[in-house]
Amino acid sequence: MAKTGRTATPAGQRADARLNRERIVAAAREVFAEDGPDASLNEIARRAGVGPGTLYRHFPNRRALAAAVVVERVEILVAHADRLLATDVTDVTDAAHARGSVHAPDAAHVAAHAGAADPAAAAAAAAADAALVEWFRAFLAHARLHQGTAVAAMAEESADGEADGLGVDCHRLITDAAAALLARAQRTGAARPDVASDDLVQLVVGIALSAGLGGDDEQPERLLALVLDGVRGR
Amino acid sequence: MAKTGRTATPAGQRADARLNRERIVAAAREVFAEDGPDASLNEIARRAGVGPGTLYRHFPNRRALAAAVVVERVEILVAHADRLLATDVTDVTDAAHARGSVHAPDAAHVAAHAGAADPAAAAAAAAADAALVEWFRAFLAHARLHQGTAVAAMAEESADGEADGLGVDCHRLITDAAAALLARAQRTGAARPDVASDDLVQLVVGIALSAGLGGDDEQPERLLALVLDGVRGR
DNA sequence: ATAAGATACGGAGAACCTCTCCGTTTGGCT
DNA sequence: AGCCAAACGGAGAGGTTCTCCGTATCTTAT
Repeated sequence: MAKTGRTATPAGQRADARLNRERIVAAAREVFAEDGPDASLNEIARRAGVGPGTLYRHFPNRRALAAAVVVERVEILVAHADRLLATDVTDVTDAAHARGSVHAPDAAHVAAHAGAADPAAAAAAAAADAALVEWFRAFLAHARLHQGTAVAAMAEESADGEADGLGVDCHRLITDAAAALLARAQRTGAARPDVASDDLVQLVVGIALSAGLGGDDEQPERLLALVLDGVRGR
Repeated sequence: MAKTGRTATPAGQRADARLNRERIVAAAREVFAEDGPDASLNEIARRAGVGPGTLYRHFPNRRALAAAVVVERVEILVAHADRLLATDVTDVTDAAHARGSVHAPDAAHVAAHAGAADPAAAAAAAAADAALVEWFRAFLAHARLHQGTAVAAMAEESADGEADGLGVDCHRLITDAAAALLARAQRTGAARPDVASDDLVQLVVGIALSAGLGGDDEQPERLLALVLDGVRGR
């Protein structure tokens, strides 16, 4: 049991195949990091010590490979979201500060926007907001790390209705996590009720994609902060 | 005088060269529209009825060609911005409604955020806001039309410090236009003073880039509205 | 231990792309 | 008309994606 977890590596696989698969993904991780999203797949095969044919049998296209590279990181993000969601926001003492989120405004501020006089509700809103901010910062960091490769790959993946043979739809995992966090923030009044989680995800994806084009290193963080201000409402 | 305006087509050019240049740009416009940003330059040359060599002499790389394709549209955008800036916002009657911007909140609303009780100031803020919204909607539409090709090309262009031989730095033109509009909005209190115009442009670029990845057709508009809400302040 | 058969490997190669080089053509000037 | 700088176009080098198939290797059954 728990042979491979969710990270789908077809069960009845020959040992060498599994090994090669891992080698390829490892090489891809390196090469993508070095050469960016358009890195040569040949080069990846070369560095993995396999022929191009082998690479292409394991991963039918660039997207599938990119998805495989990030799938574990996506799972980390999902776990992160789960952890944040597990801390019940209604009986939290000061989770907001414990989490140490830089951008979260203080409870009073958030509460003011939520129109809540109740200090408990204010704390809940602040905690929900802090969690939302923390997670999206993590998501953005992840997306930037992979220079948009992964993000683009994931987005296209479910748009095309292909599962990339991975068995896991990364995009769905991400959007589900975001949806849960946003829904809670909305319930506590920390976020505008008319914001769609898919829109928020898409926006952060956009930030990540545009990050590679210019601007300073802190720009993406600023943009995210700006967007989240918008989400908090007027 | 005014032979070619700003659109740089070197003056002392042979007639056939100029003709070919135009043919290439026209073909590029078509092909980019059909096949997206990664369209084959060979195909463009073929469709323009010239050899690859000719294409590459006119445009040293894909970016230069993409820039040439959009340069006129960029100039339209700049003109649009100039027009919007020309209407003096302080003695405007109800330019906001005259422009018919869908997303602009009413004067009272904007004014409330600006903390202004003065109705004249409120009107000025509303007008400045409406202009900002209108222009960014136009910019987004432009960016989407070119499926991000142009946007990416432009952003890289000035990041690399290259002028692409066009003589016009499209990116600079755009950011300058945005800066002027935003500055006015900030002066009237319609926009947060701590938002940088480059950030705003980058964000819209991000929206355009991510627009191609999925989501519905109205999503980009929603995202822009969300961002602009953030810009208006808390 | 070994043989049989399914599985996976790898590299040759087809098709395509970007970009360069250079012999040839052609427009513009005198 | 004649000259020549300017411009053309296509062959081709070098790289990329992706496929095909003969060969090698793992696995299972005997």
